[in-house]
Amino acid sequence: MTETRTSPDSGRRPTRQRAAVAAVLADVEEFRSAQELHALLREAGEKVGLATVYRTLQQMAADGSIDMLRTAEGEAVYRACSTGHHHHLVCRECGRTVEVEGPAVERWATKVSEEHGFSDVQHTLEIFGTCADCADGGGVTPQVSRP
Amino acid sequence: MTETRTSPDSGRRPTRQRAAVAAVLADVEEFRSAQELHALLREAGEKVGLATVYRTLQQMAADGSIDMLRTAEGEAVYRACSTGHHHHLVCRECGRTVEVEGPAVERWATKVSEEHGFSDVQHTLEIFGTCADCADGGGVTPQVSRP
DNA sequence: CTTGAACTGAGAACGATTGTCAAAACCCGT
DNA sequence: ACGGGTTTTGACAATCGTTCTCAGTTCAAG
Repeated sequence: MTETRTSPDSGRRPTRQRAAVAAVLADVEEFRSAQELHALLREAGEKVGLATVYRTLQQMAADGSIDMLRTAEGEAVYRACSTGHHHHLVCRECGRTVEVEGPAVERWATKVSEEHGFSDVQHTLEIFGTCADCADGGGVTPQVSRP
Repeated sequence: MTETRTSPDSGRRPTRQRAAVAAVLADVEEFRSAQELHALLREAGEKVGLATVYRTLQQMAADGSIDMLRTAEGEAVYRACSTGHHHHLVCRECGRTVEVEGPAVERWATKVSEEHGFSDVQHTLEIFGTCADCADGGGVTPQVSRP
């Protein structure tokens, strides 16, 4: 990561590749890894380099235009989300994701941090579970490919 | 050095290497990566293979005898913690770590999960910030090496 | 059209983690 | 204490996600 942040959209140039990445993200509901997204782009006929996918996703995540989180295995996965601060409730079977908000949690985190003299705090909070469909039918409509 | 008999034989065999890993973990206050711990073992004169360190840490984390979390870069870091469910308030400058509990958060997570039909849920929650010392002195006594 | 900076892509490089497998350590019954 | 069966270890290779390199391409302004 270098530093060339002079103005909000300084030096960001709209390109075919970026549009393509944004497009797949708009089509997919669940969190996907850079490699999965790259494969999807390929399937869609869009030719984008893997490095470019990585770069673009990171930029978008940094800009806050998409959300990024890490799987239990440490892999980075991305998803187009609504704006604003929120957390995720993710089904570990099918990947279905629900955005949730918890003002109380935010307040709690801030309070705890202050009590211990911490400043400039941020937090990560994700909830993983099994959604109704997966718990019920034992796995209907697998939406995410996990080998 | 003779009172380290907390775990009730979890099907694991007590070996010199495991004791060594447990020992370093007991000495270190902050979260450390497997490689850092391996280096510390080396310095201490304990000869333990890197693969063994990885295996042991994973087993201990699975047993719940130590805590593991992932840095922003996705690297796994470990720390000897008090037992029971809790979260962490970590200084991103010096690595100082405070264990915190939030019954309200647990309840909230459970409630939200149920509302959306999710079962068998678990959650990850970590808070990162700058501790008083680091915010004040601008960085006193760096306890963790991060290039 | 010219020109320079931003962007891209193929592949190499990298770093954390895991797999391999023969040798060593350990436990238990004898 | 001894032997055998099992687990654990460790040096090293292999894997895998991610980043770097750098020459070629594209863009936007002059």
